[in-house]
Amino acid sequence: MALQLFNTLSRSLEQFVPLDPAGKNVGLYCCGPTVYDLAHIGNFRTFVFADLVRRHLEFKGYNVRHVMNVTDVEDKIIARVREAGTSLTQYTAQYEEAFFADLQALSCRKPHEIPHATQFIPEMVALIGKLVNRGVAYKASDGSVYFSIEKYRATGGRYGQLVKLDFENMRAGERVRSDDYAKESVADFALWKARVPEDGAVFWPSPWGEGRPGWHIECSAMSMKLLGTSFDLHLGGEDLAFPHHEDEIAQSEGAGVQECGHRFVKYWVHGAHLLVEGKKMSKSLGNFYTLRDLMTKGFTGREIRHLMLTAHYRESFNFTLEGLQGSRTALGRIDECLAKLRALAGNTPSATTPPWLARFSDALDDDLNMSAAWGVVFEWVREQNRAMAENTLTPVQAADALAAWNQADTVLGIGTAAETEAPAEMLQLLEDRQAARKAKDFKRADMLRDEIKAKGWLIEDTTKGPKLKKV
RNA sequence: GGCGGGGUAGCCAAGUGGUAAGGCAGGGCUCUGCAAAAGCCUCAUGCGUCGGUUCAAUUCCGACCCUCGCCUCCA
Repeated sequence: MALQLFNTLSRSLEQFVPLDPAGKNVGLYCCGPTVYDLAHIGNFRTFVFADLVRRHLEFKGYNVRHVMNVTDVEDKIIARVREAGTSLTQYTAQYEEAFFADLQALSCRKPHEIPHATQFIPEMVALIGKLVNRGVAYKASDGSVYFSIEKYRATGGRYGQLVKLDFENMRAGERVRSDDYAKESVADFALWKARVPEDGAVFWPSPWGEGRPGWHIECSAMSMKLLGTSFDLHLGGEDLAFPHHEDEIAQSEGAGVQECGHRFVKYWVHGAHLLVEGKKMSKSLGNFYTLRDLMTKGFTGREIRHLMLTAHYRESFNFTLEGLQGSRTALGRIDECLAKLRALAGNTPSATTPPWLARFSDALDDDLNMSAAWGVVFEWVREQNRAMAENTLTPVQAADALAAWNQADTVLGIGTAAETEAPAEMLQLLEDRQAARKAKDFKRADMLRDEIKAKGWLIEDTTKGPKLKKV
């Protein structure tokens, strides 16, 4: 089955066909983090979504080149650097490190390329130069360089591809930044921001004077440098569609990409936002979570990943602690089933692929319908459990089931819960309890059970004897 | 005001012109010395409201109500 994705450009589902004539290589760009603080779980929803797109493409056999930028120079960062009295790189390094650690905790595959804005200044300057030469960008009286939407449109450029906006009636509002006041038109956006005293040591040379790049030009310069002037997929949060992505298109196509008869990006796919307890995250509401906050509460990355992957990427998702608890229970069922399947399969090699894997893949092909995909997974879990309870599952079937799960998991990225070996002390207590039970000294047996529980282990009495499980 | 999403069981969430996947919670059962854990079973005559089309609508059409997001900080 062919993959269908919702392209924001056409606002409709489109069959995914790579630009690569061989149909093999796929270029994927996703706007990464601005490293001025710890990323919150809302940010991570987008990155988990991007990871899902990448994993499913790889599952389908595509050779994906995944690029995610790091915005390490930007207004907020500069303000924080000034407050902290530190250097730009020193300040951003800590948050970048935290970001990638969190990304790994969520089992997101690491992008193949992670370009930093500060390392692509020459490319950005070159791109801005191209735009100035083509007459669609101008240096204003404040020393900054702006992109002129009016001139871009006069050259045949189409501005407003992603979002239908009433540009004629756009007016300067309170949100127009003071450093943008020299623009010819309020809709114009900064490509190069002239150095101001508050920037401190954060500036680079350019033909238009010292300064720093605007946010939008970063992604245009880095994506085209690493993926070519025309590539397959550009992902990001829905809020980035305008102005960020719209401006990226204008800059990239305005610099001449469209002359080749190519579009900058073939498929724009946007992920919806995450709400917490039904509301937008905010510190004042007390519903603002970083990944670390949740891990401090005892939740794991795979539980959070599971929860984020239960909803469709284009629907806003309501994140709740109750839901996270539910993910823990749900994953526990998968873990139990897998453990039993492993015990049954032993070293038996798998022979055939069970049919449910195709249904799972079809669900993902349908615009990444994760709810349907999980439905397939859990129906499978129940079937396996039922068959094992009735002793009708053969070792070969169990091996087939496990092989199929491993395939599915290359997309899900859930893995298996790490089984902690019980320490000798616990095993001894368990043995003592068994002895007490055998002697019908249930008082002592229950006492030992409580002691084990107090030490963080749970006894599971099965027909095949007791097992210890870490709580 | 412009543009775009949503309203499906207690909660989360798929889906379909022919009578509602899955997960969590709840209930029952099995196992057990008892529990726990685990497993199985069960759990919406109804899909925001009112009309219309149709043999048949939650699914199509119209109106309305509610809700969320974006409209140059924002994943």
